[in-house]
Amino acid sequence: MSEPATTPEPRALNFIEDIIEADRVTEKHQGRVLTRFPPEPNGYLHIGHAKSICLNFGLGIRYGGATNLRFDDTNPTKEEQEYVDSIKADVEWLGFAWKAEFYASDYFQTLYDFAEHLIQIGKAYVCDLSEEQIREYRGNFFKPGQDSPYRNRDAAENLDLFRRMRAGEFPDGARVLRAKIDMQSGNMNLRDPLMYRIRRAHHHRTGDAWLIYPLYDYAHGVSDAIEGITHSICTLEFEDHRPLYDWFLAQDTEEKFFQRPLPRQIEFARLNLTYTVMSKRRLLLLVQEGHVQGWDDPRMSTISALRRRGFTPASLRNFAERVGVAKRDSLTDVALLEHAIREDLEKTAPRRMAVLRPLKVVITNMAEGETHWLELANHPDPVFGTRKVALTRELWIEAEDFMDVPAKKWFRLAPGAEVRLKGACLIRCEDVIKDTNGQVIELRCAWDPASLGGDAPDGRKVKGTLHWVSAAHAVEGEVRLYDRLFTAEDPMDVAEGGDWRDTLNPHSLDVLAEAKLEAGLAEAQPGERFQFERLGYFCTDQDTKPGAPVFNRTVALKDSWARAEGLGK
RNA sequence: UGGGGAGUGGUCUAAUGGUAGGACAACAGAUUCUGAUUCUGUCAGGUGAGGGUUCAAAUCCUUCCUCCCCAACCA
Repeated sequence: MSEPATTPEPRALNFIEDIIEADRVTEKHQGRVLTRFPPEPNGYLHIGHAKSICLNFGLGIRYGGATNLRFDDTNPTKEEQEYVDSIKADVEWLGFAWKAEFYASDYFQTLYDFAEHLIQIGKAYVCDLSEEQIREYRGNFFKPGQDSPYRNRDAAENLDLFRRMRAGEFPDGARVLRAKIDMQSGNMNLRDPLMYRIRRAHHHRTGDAWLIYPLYDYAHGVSDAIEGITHSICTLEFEDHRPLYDWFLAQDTEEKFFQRPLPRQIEFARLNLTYTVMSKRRLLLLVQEGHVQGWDDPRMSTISALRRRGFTPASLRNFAERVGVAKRDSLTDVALLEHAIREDLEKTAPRRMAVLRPLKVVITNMAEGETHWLELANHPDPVFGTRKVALTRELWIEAEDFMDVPAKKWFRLAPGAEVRLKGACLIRCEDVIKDTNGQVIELRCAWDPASLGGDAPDGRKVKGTLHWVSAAHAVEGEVRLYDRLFTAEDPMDVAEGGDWRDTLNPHSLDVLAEAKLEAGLAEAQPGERFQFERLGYFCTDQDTKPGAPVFNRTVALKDSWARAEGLGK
C-alpha cells in the first residue's frame, strides 16, 4: 500500500455523513460503522470507482469503523481472477486497507439456505416460464404484469424443484427461482424478480460446485446483512432497487439469518468527468477497438492508467474529497482533477530539465571542450538538495522558446534578445542560422561569463528564463504527451445518429522520440515523478529501458503565455 | 398511460426558516532565475418557473417545467 489515507480535513458534512451521525445519536448501531466496497470482478476500476472507494473507506476511517472489500461474484460467465487481483492492487494503491476480504460466493450456501426459507414461507417459487415468456408476463412501464402460471405452486413442490435445480436435473435456463412479490407493482423490480438461474459455468472461486447462481438483487443485500454492514452505499440507479433490498431482508422472519439492525442502502450520484467516458463497457470498447493501447493506456480513466500516467494516490483522494457527495447528476470539470495533481506534485516532484523539441544553440564565445559544472536546486524548497549539471558550448533549448519575429510581450529568445539559461548564465542571440527552406536550425549566441551562476554584475535584468540541456551531456529519451481522449465535454451527448466515438480526439497522443534530457534522467526508475522545468509533471513509464528512458506527461504546468497567445492578446 | 430520483454562479458543493458561503475555472495586480508556485484583489448565482404561508423562504405549502434512472436469467 502507498501512503495510507488519513482522517480528512474538517468540512461540511455530506448527506451520507448526516445520516450516519443521526444514527449515532439514536445509537442505531451502537456507534458501529461498517461499509463495504463491492466491485464485480469483471473489469478494471476507473476513477468513478475511486470516488466510491474514497467514500466508503473514508466513512470507515472518519467514524472509527471499517470497510470490507467484497467481490460481487455472482455471474461466473463474466468474472475472472485477473480482475480480482487488479482491483485489490488499485484499492491498496489508493491507500486503503480493508477489514476483511469477502466474496459473495463465500455466502452461496447461506444464500441457498435463505432461499429455501423463502420458499417455505411462501415467498419464493420455481417458475418454468422461458426467458421470453417471463419478459412478456412482466409487462412494461405502462402495462401491469400478469402472474406466472407457476406462481402458486405449493412449498413442497417448490422445494423439490429448487433442490433438483441445484442437483443439476434441469438444463440451463429451464427454470428459475423467483421472489413472490407483486406483478402489478409500478416498480418493475418488484414484479416477482428472479433470485436464481441455472448456469453450468465454471466459477473463478467455487469451481463447479454450483449449477445455480443467485442474482444481484437477492445476493447483494443478503451479503451486506451477513457481514453486518451498517450503511450500504451505492449509486443512484439502484434507488428503485431499495424496496427489493429491504424486502429480501425482511423475510428473515425469525431473525435466524442476519444480525440486527439490518443494513440500510443509501444512494449517491456517480462521478462523471468532462472529456472522458466512465463505464466499464465503453472503456472495454476503447481497448478492443484499438483507440487506446490497453486498460492502462495513460489516456484512459482507469485507476491503472492514472497511476501509469503519474497521478498520486493522495491527489486522487483529494480530488474525491473536493467533488463531494450528493444525489444530483453532475459532470465534474476535469480541471479539478488536474488541479489536484498539480497541487501535490508542485510540493513533491524534484525538478529536472528536459528539452522536448530541441533547437541547437552554439555559444560562440565559449571554447570547445570548456565545461562549467553548475549546482542546480532540485526544488524551490532547499530540502530537496542540489545536483550537478554541465554547461558547454553547444546546447539544446526548446524550439518554441525562440521567435524569429517576436510577438508582443515576448520575453524569451529572439534575434538580439538576451535571456537567462536557468541556473547558468545570460546569453544573447547574435545570429540565426536557417536551412534552404528558411527553417531555423541553429542559434549563435554569446554568453556573459560574468553572469555564471547568477546575475550580471552591472545589474541588468532579463525577463525570460529558459530550460536547456548541454548537447555533449544530454541523453535522448522518449516523451509521451497526452491530451484529452475526447474533444467533447460530454462524449455521450451526441447528436441524433451520432456515436460517442465520433468525438475521439485524434491528437490525444503525441510521441516525441528525440527529446534531450539532462544526463541524470538516464537512471530514472519506472514510476518516478519529476517536474520538467517550465513544461509540466512527468512520470517515468514502465517501457523505460536502461539508457532509453520513456516519460509520460502527467499534466502540463499552467501556461498563462500560451493562454494569452491563444486568446490573441 | 407507470414507478423512482434531482434542480443553488461556467463546474462541483454548502446553507437544515434568519446577511446565499467554499473550492475549481475565469479576470486583474504583486512577487518570482519556472510566463510555474505563492500572495492580493475582482468576477459572477437571489437558488428551474409561478403562486402561497411568514416579520423573514434556497429551506415550508402548492401548481407547473426540465433533466436523470427503471421493462438483462448483468451488476
